[in-house]
Amino acid sequence: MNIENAKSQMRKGMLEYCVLLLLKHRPLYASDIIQQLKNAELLVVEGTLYPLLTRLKNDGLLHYEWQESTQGPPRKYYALSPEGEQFLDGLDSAWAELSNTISYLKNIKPEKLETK
Amino acid sequence: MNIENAKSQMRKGMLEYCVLLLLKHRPLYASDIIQQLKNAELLVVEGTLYPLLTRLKNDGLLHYEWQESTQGPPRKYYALSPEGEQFLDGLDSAWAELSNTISYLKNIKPEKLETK
DNA sequence: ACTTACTACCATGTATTGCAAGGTACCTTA
DNA sequence: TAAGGTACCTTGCAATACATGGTAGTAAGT
Repeated sequence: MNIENAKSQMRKGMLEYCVLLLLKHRPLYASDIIQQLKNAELLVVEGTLYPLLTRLKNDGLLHYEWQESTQGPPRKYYALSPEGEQFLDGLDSAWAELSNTISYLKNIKPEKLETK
Repeated sequence: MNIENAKSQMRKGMLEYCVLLLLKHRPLYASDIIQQLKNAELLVVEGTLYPLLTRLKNDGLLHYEWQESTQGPPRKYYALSPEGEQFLDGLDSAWAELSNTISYLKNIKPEKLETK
C-alpha cells in the first residue's frame, strides 16, 4: 500500500471525465489529449488512453475523423457526440456530488459524530 | 455504459479516503461508518466496506478493538494508527491535486487550446 | 425450550479500469 | 536505403466496487 497506488485508484473514472471535458471545446487526437492532461498535472500514458478512447467511441459518446498531418502519419481526431455531451452533464453532476461529499466529511467536527 | 457505473468508478479509491476521514475523529464500527457515509450521501454496502476495512487493517493503517454492545453481538471498533494518519495526509494532498486538475479542466476556454 | 428475527461479522466471484510492455505502420531525413 | 520519430493498437496484470450468500451471537415471542 503506497500513496502512488492510492492516487492511481482515485483516478479511476476521473480520466473518462477529464477526457470528455477536454473534448467539449474542440476535437483532439491522442497526443493532444496527453499533452493537455499533462498541462493539468495529470499524467496519462498511451496504454491507458487508447483503450479509453475506443471504449467511449464504442459506447457512442465519441466519434472521430481521420485527418492528415503536415508531418508524420495521419491522426484520429475525436469529438463529442450529442450522447457524449449529455453524458458529460451527468458526470458534472456526479463530480459535484462527490466533491460535496468529501468537503462535508473533511469538515465534520468530533461533536457532530454523536451516536444515534 | 450508464451514469451509475461512472459514479461507481469515480468512487474507486475515494471510499478509502472517506473512511479514513471519518475515523480521524473517533473509532467507529462498520454500521456507524455506513450510516455516516449515508449522511454524506455516499451509499456504501457491507460487501464493499468489510473487505476495505480488512485491507486497511492488514496494511497497518487501522487497528480495532472488540467492544460489547448493550444490544446484539459485539462490535469491532476501528481507529486510525499513526501510519494511518500519515497516509491520510497523503490522501489529502492527492485529493487537493485531483480537485485542482478537474477545476482547471472545467475552466479551460476554447482559445486556450492552441496547438503547440 | 424452541423458533424467529435482528445484528454484526465475513467470503467468493464478477466487471471495470489504470497501467506496463510490446507491437505495427507510416512519414521524414540523412 | 536505413534510422528515427510519430501515431496507432493489443495483451495481460493488479486493484477495487459490488452483488450475493453465509456464519454466529443476541433478543423476543410462543
